[in-house]
Amino acid sequence: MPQVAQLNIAMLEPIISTVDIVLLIIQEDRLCVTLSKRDKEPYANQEALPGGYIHAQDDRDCLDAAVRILQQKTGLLPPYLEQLKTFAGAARDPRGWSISVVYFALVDADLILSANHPGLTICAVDALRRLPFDHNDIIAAAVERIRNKSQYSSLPCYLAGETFSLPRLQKMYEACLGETLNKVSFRRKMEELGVLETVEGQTETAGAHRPAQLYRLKSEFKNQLKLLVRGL
Amino acid sequence: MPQVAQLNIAMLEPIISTVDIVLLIIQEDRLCVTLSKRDKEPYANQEALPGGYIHAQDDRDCLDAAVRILQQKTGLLPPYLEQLKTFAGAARDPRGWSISVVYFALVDADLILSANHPGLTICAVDALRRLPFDHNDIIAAAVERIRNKSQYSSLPCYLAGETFSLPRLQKMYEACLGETLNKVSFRRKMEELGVLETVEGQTETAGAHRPAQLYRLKSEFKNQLKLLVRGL
DNA sequence: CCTGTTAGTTACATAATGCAACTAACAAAA
DNA sequence: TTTTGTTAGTTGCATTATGTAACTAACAGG
Repeated sequence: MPQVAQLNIAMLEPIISTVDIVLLIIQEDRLCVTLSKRDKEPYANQEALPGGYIHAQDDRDCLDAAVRILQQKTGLLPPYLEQLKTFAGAARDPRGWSISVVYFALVDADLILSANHPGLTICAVDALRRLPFDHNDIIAAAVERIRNKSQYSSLPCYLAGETFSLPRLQKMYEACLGETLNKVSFRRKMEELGVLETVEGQTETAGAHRPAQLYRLKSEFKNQLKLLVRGL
Repeated sequence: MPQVAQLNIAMLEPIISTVDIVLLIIQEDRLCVTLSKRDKEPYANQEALPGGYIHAQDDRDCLDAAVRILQQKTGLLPPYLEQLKTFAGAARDPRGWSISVVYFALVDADLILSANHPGLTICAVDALRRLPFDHNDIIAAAVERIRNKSQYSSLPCYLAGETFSLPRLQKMYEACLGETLNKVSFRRKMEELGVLETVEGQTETAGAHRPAQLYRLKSEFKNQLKLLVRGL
């Protein structure tokens, strides 16, 4: 019976099954990652990606586990959550052979700051110190993914909050892509994407100058990326 | 000690850890997947994606496991192998909570046919019957991935073999994308990609007409995708 | 040496993109 | 009240990218 064979393998050398989350935000025009202080060994009290074991009893799948862990470690459910990649192997965890299914999440920075969950720190992705496990590699993969997707999708909209001006959204795109964009081209592309609607009568006054029109995601795109035929 | 806690969880309900592979080829201008007859329960003797348990003792990581399983089930090591996505949960496998880290691989169809490994069948991805586990979903995800990547990368080159003509390569792209392409635009894009070099003096004669120049991947791109700034 | 067929190129029309300069709307200073 | 500085948002045009049709090239076979 193969079931028995599998149980034997599992008992001889169980594979550690976890979920980690790269929660990204934009702060001061820079792409930042949210780190959580570990409460257990290994690497207790060090900052690392929020993560935890898969609970086969409670979690129906990995997304369930990711949502549960995010709630636990950050107190919020980000508007965007997607599977990034799985990191696995014998060398990445001192406890033994491990699998980490990694998700990446985007959220408005203000939501994290106002939730003020204990044990969290924000760090710019291009100024990270050495992190436990292979978390530096994981973050690098997340940054690469967000760069690619920002080129041809509405992804960075999830970093801008409920309502936002086009200049603010452009800053989000620029922080994701790591380069400045042409204002006219950017606005044309947002028009082409067609995921935004104006918040009528609402403007953002941010100094001694013309106020900016506020926009929000159309409800049909709250849970769905839109792709461009040709990138930005 | 958290190590003990994890061992307890693993023994109470061990999570089944496997690797599956979506091996794609082009046959008769159609995108096809390679299926392997299962030799064990569950679903013994049914066709399914080639896959197997992770061997924590032998495999250093999941890529190792994918290569080992591919060698076992198909007898070859494809020129392109990339992690696709992880499928996990309580419902996908009758044995219990399972994780399958899925890779997708591309290879020239002739290599599979000439290897003639036992137990393999080729099936067009748009004419699949109901497969075991969630393998239909997995293949759908692989097709979506190859479609996306073919739009702006050299990915389909790995389907064309060692040397190939541009008309043949265009067929590969068209099969991946599911649409016909403009000849002039396609050749311009291949020029822009810059991953090909002519095989001097070598042409492909395929009937009563002008023979086609043969090309191959430049050696520096044998193991590395090249991306276009703007897609095809 | 004509014919049919596919390979590969050229010239040009059309569409997408980038840039510079413009107007609009505000606060604060004069 | 007017002026000034600053950012929001638009317009027109030059440049670049893309798609199309029509061309030439090179072969096999009759």
